[in-house]
Amino acid sequence: MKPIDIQEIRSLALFREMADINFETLLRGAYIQNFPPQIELITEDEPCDFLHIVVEGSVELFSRWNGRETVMATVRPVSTFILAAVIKDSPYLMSARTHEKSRIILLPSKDVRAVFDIDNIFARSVVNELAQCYRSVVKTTKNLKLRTSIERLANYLLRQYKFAGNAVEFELKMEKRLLASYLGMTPENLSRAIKALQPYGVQVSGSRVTISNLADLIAFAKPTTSIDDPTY
Amino acid sequence: MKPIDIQEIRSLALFREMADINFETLLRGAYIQNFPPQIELITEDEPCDFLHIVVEGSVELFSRWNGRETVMATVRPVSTFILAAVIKDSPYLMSARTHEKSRIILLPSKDVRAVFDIDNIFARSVVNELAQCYRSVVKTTKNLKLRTSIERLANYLLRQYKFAGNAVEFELKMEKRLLASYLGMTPENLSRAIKALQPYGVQVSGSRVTISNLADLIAFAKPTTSIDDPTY
DNA sequence: CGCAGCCTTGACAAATGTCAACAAACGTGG
DNA sequence: CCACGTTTGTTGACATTTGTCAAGGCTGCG
Repeated sequence: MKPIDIQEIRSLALFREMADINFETLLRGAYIQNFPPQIELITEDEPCDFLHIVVEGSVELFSRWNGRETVMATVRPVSTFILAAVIKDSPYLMSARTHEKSRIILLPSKDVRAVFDIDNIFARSVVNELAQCYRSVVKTTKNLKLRTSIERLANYLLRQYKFAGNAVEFELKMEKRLLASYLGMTPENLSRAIKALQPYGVQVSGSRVTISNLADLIAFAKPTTSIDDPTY
Repeated sequence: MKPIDIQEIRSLALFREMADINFETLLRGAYIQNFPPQIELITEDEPCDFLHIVVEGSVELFSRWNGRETVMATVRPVSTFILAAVIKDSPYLMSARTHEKSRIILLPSKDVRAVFDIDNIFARSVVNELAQCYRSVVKTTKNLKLRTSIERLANYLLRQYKFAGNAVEFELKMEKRLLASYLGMTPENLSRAIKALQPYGVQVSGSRVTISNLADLIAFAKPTTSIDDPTY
C-alpha cells in the first residue's frame, strides 16, 4: 500500500483518533486492489467479509428486487462503505459495483470488529460515523416521501452548486441514467424534469449544468438544512 | 418511576449490559411523564435535549416540508427514539407526537453522552442499536424506491401477519390515514390498494384484516428478508 | 467508420394524487 | 344512553405525475 494511501485513510474521521498500534493491526490484514469498471464488488444478502474503502475511482451502491434495480448512493474517495453490516456481522443490504476504474482497500470484518472491541476511541468514531450514516438515510427517505421528482432534481442541483463552491456552472458527477435512478425516477423522466426546470433558470447540456437564475431555482426548490445539508 | 418500568428499560438491548452504576446515573437525571394524545413531544430542527423512551402508549415520528407531512415511523413500548441525534448532539431530523396517551421517560442527552463516554459496554450497545436503526431505514428506502404502493401494502400486511404469530386474522395497529402516510401514499389511494388486494385473498373490514389466501398474497408481494425482515 | 450505449422525444399507459360528496365511526356533553 | 358534531374512511370523477415503449440522434470508443 502506498504511504499516501495510508495517510489519507488515517485522516478519515473514522480512523483519525485511534491508537497507532490498532491502526497498524487493521492495515496488517488489509488488501488493496485495483478494479476495472463495472465489477460487482459485493452482493446483497451475502455475508459481510470486508469493510471497503474507496481510495480512487467511484463505487455505486445499489439494490435489486423483483427485476428492478435502484442506485442507493455513490461512494467517492476517500470514504468507507457498509460499515453497519461489518459491525453487526450481518449480510449486506446493498450490492456495490465499481463505476470507474477504482482502487479499493479491503479490511477484513473480523479485524475491524476485533479492533472495535479493544480500542474505545475507535468505537466512538464508529458510533459517530454510523449516526451520520443513519441521519443521511433518514434525509433520503424524507426527500423521497415529501418531494416530487422535479423537486428532488432541483434540490440535488442546488446541493451540487454548493458542493462546487457556489459555482453556477458545474459538471454532473454521474451519468444521467444513474442520477435518475439515484433520484428515484426513470431516465426519460429525468430528461423531462430537466426541461421543466428551464423556466427557473437551469440549463443542462451534456453533463454541464448552468444555473442562470439562482434565486428562482431556490424559490422553487425550497431547500432545507434538515434534508439537504449533508453535515446537518 | 415504577420499579416495573425500570426493569423493562434495563431489559432493552441498549441498557441490558451496561454497569449498574452507570445505569443508575442515567436514571438519576431521568424524568417520567404521562402525555395525552396528540402532543408534539419534539420538533424537527430543534436542539436535542433528551433521549426518549416509550414505556406505554405510542409515538409517531413524522416530518414536514413545504406544507406536506409524512409519517416516518411509529414507536411502541418499550423502545427508544432519536438516539442518533442524542449521540451526535445534533438537531432532531424528525418531529414526534404522541398518538395515544403515553408514558415517556426522558433521559437528558448530556447524561447519555457522559455515560457513553465512560462505559464502553454501553457504547457498544449504542453502536449496535444505531447499526440496526441504519439498516432499518435502508430497508425503508428500498421499499419506497423498488415497490409500488400496492406492493408496499401487500408486504406490510405480510409483516403484520408474521408479527401476529402467523395469524391470518389480525388488527391494524394504526389508523388507515397514518398507515397510508407511513406507506407513502394518500388515504384514498390506500382504500383502493386494499381493494386491489382482494383478488389475492385479502379482506379488510374496519381495522380487522383477514388473509384468506396466503399463498396468493405471498406470490404477489414477493417478500424478501433484505427488505421485510426487521431482524435481518 | 461503425457499432453500442446513452440521451431525448413523442405518444401513450399506468400509478398516484386531488377534490368533492357522502357514509361510517368515534367521542363528548347533555 | 342518546344526539350531535367532528373526524375518518370510502367512492367517483378527474388531474397530475410518473412510467413504458419505440424511434431516432448523439457520442465515444475500438
